[in-house]
Amino acid sequence: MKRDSRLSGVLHVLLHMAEQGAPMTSEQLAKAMQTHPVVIRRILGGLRDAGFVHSEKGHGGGWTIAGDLADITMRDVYDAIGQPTLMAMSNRTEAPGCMVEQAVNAALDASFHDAEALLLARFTEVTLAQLAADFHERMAARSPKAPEQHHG
Amino acid sequence: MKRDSRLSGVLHVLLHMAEQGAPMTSEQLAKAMQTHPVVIRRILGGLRDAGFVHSEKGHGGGWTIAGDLADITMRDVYDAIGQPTLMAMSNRTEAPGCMVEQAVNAALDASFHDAEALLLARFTEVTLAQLAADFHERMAARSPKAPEQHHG
DNA sequence: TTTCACGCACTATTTAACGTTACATGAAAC
DNA sequence: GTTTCATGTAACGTTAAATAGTGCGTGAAA
Repeated sequence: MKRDSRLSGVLHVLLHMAEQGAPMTSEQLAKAMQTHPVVIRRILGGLRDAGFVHSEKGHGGGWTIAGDLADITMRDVYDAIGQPTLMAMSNRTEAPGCMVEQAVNAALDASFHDAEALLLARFTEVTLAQLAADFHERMAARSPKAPEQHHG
Repeated sequence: MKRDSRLSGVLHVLLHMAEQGAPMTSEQLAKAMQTHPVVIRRILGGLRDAGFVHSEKGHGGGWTIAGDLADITMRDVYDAIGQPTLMAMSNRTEAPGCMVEQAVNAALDASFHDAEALLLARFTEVTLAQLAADFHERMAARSPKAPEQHHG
């Protein structure tokens, strides 16, 4: 299948929303992400259900961040979009009768489990506030005079 | 995309070859793996080029393990099949102009890099000899009287 | 010379993410 | 109240990557 870029995409969108301050429509967000507004709604739907963002219909509507950026970790966002598969590899058969394959599965599963645990732990360590701070540093380093043009 | 099960499959096949002692045809191996002989040849081709297995044409031909099981790690096998992608997720854009996305990518890349390094380290720790030993333990635990029927 | 088994190029199928269309719903502007 | 804006969601189309399958060539043993 295609590689999954939902987490990357939704984090990007969330930071743009945070920078904006005012509600952003899914059409605006889709333009920044070079995708379709429906895709934005679909992904942000999970975050809305989890309480991280708020959506409003009609004139002046759109999406806003619901809470404090320091209270949302990348792990929270990962969970909110449905905990997509992390590892690209899997066992050929999950519950094999063949004991050779059982031995292989056991070894692979142990490795995958450790790697997934580490990855999720790293996700938990990073808040949206930290990502926003990193972004501001990059802006300051590049063009101290025009802080508003963050989307090139 | 589909999940990648080549590593799982090839390890399974290698252990069956080791148990057999005599050359096994890709048709026999395909039967044990419930797949197509061409798939077996394709995957084992990489291992042949890396020197881990040997193939012979004609009557009495087939595949044999070339060296000592204790000298082949899961990492070696992973490399021999072409180092397939480990992580199911990727960045939406690799070299974005948008600095928000650069900040997101940096955070995600760091996490993915750590997780991949751990996974490869785990692979390096496990030899085919260890997998074979684990298999024999499972066989002994299940049916001490019929050690030859390892494929159920 | 027939049979067996690998080698390889090429095509088809499958799977899950991603893209798109269509229409319903609700809120603000007029 | 009607129009316009924007989300909500179902249904369908598209695409990328692994896997499956076909066909033909090659070399070795019977």
